Amino acid sequence: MKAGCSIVEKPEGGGGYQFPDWAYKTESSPGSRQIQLWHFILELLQKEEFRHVIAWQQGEYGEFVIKDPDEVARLWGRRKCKPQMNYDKLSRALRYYYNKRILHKTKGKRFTYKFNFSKLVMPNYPFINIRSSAVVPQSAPPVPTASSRFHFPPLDSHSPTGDGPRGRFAAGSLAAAAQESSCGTDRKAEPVDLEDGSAPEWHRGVDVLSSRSAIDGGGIEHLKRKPDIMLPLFTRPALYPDPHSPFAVSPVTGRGGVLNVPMSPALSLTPPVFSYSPSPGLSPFTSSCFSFSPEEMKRYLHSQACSVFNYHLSPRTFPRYPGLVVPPLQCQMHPEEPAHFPIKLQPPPIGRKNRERAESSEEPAPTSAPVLPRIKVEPSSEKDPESLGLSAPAQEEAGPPHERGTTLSRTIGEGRDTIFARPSAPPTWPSVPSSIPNEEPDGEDRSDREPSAPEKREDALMPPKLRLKRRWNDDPEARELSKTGEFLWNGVRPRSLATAAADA
DNA sequence: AACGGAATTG
DNA sequence: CAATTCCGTT
Repeated sequence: MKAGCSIVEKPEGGGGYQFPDWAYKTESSPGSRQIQLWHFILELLQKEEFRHVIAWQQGEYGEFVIKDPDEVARLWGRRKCKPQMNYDKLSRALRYYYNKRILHKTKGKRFTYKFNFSKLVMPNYPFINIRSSAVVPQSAPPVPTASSRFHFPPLDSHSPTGDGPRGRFAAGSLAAAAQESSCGTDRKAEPVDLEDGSAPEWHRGVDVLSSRSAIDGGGIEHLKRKPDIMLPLFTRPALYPDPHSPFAVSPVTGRGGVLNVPMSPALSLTPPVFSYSPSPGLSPFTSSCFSFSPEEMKRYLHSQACSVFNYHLSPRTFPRYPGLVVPPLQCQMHPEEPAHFPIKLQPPPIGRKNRERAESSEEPAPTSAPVLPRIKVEPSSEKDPESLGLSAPAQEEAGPPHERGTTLSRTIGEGRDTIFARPSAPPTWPSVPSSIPNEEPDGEDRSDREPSAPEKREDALMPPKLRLKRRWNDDPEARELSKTGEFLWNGVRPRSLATAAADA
């Protein structure tokens, strides 16, 4: 019966999209392997049709909720021709992503996971590129605010959100991927139209991205505009607002970008990540570019770092940018807000038991408007890249409870507050020459930073595996010694954050 | 529900 | 290599 399980072919019918061949490779893998779960998830997430099955969780970018585990499993099983698939198995697969740093679990929220944008985004942008000027129809410029900052080359002015040629590229590969493969008999009459309509996240991400950049970084200096660095920009109309996409985050290109920023060696990019990269021969970046000042870059990096910290992502997911120095991070909230639990957006380690208690009240009332205001509200404005910037606030289902909206609007409206920096904290980053020789290798970061924790020794004794685990789950400080490789991002080590946070 | 080891699979 | 399958544990 496997025989009958063929993966749908190219969307040929649609009318010759012109993507590069590699784009057709069943989207995922390098060698046109099989579709990967995370990709599949993304596909589902991008389709409104599946909103009721799985959807981005508002409040956290990249975070999604599987509203109907069984259904998702079913879909996945169908796709993989694994009728026996179920959530238990699927979730096992998801769990494997933890170590790969593709995903992590949002603790305390049922069926909620979060993409590690660093892992996915970065490397994926390059992929977006469309062969040279075949530029995707860039409809509406990302976000008004952004316009001031970035130069969007005159793209086609296709009707945006509409139906337009949805992107010569868009539908293609991903669509195919999402398409239910006709699994022999099985094939139910599923709508499964992952294929039309929206463009994949990555496409959309870009503009959002740009807008974000404009917002968080650019806003401020705004006048300076010194195109020091050129980054490729892949445009794509934001077909529909999906502010939670994890792909709307990075202005930086993975590898090979114009910027030439290598990923951290420690960051072993697993195959899936590269799956999108065009074949070696194809030089992706040719189309549009936007200017990018070092300051912005720094901000971006900073925010990324914050994110890593805040969400307990592995620092290793954070790429290194040789020429850039990430200023001492202060991802903390305002210094004046000490007592607060340090940033975790995720609910603190609520005891499982307690949690259950808590949940009991909302239990079987899932799909509709379940979880949400659960997210810890951040006191400050910092929020990190994820939560801001993106486009509209996805109010669709339930209004975002907290001030997120506030932050947003304010930001957008004024376009000057730095989102990541708390009000008072002056731009920590002085005038770092953007091309510093890269600081101390391992010693503590700048002397000024934390006094280092006492307990770290203990960690050293911990088996690597455990350390890793800890790093992810609870103890931010644990990361310290867990340098399995090198951790510092340009001298800024995760621990600095943690520590800073800790004693703050 | 969530985790993760272990063996297995294509 | 990325799951899939099974399963004991938390």
